[in-house]
Amino acid sequence: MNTSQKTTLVWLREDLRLEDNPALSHAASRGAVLPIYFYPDGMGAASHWWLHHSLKALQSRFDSAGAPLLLLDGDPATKIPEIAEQTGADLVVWNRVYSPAGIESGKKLKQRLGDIQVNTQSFNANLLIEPSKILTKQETPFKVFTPFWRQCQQHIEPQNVLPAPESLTGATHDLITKALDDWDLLPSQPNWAIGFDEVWQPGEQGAASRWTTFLESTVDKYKDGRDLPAKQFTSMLSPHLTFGEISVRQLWLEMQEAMATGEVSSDNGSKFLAEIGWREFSRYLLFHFPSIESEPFNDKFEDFPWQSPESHLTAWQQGKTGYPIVDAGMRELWRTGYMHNRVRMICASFLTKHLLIHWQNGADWFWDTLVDADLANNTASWQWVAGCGADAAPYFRIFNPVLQGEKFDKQGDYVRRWVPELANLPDKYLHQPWAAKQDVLMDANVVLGKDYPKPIVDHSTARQAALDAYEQIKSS
DNA sequence: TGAAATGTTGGGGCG
DNA sequence: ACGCCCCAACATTTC
Repeated sequence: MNTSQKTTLVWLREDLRLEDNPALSHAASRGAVLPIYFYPDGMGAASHWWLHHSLKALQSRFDSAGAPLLLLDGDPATKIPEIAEQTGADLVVWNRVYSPAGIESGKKLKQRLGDIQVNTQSFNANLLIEPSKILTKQETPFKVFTPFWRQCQQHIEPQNVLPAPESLTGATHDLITKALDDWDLLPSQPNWAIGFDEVWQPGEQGAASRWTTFLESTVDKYKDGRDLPAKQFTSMLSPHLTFGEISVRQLWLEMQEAMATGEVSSDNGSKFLAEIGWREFSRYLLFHFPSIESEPFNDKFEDFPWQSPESHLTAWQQGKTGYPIVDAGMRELWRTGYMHNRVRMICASFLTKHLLIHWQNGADWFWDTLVDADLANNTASWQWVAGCGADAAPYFRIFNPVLQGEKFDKQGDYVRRWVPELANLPDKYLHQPWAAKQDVLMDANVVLGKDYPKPIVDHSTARQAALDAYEQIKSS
């Protein structure tokens, strides 16, 4: 043990970065540092893939900075106090996590460490503003996005981005790290993540490079382009944000700066920041209304007549609903761990409104398959689409998958990419192959029901059934 | 961060 | 020349 300076334990969770990491920077300023990461419970399979690569990148950053990362199994609230005693650490620091489980584990650890007279200090690293700091004039939590976001923007304190510590002093200890490979985070048989590598580079470096590309070029077309799934005008930052590989405060400050200098138009820049705002709003809602993880925000929906035909759920998951834009989205998700935002709304609307399947089933599937799976975003967004969430889409807003396809994938590039069996259909029928005459289908080499499914439900029938179902709970 | 149904208007065909 | 009807095209309302 190094007695010449203080040792600080840094407990990492959703902040897998060295840049703008307040807990880490504070620890580094005091002396020796021991960064620790615990195996997370309840993560989905796609997230596991991401986590593996993200941790690998993080290990290498910590190694070269001089303070190797310690990977451990078990309960942090039990293990960290033991490690503090073994290493003689007098302080444990972490960045706050605002989910119910995150709050609980922080609270528990703080108490245990208090019992043995070890100090703790926690920081905000992952939000522009903490949920407890924003309330309406009536001192109640906001339930509508726009006023929330207006208020939020007024209260974000100007901050600087903390640079990554150039070098760290590693704490001396004889603890043995778990080998990353032993966590078996990667899929093996079958390896369904083959397509992930083509799209993603987990870790701080990958995050920084996405951000640079976005800020320097793509953001110029963000306002209108972000709705076109065939193009790549979105930032693609979501998984990096989920794992905390880039700081949302950095995004805020640099985008503000770019708008101030005129490099980025305020139309495009504000639109992007508003999406960051929705991320804040989701966390805010989950903080103030933790029950939304399993219960509808709008309690009228407790009696909603959800259906549960297993075959429909399976068809949706596998991208075999017979509606090309929906199937394209579900297949993109399966192959890349990601789905374009516009298409997420269409697919989610289809599941909850056309198939009348509970949003929780959709949320579960997304949780397992998305690399950017995030409890707050996933919960709040599914409830939003289903109509039972805060500031939700009105119940009668039912997407027509044909019109949505024709509007946002006019040339059909997106559908042709992910549903190649329809690639030879003319644009006119690409989003509704069932409407094509027999000879058109033959020319395109498509036999409906064989090469590509017939629609599993009829749009206008399903629409009416959804309206009827909503009618039942409207007055209750 | 919709879509469908219904209402209104105005140009042109036609008796 | 005139009025009637048809129906896009657009606007409004309803779900």
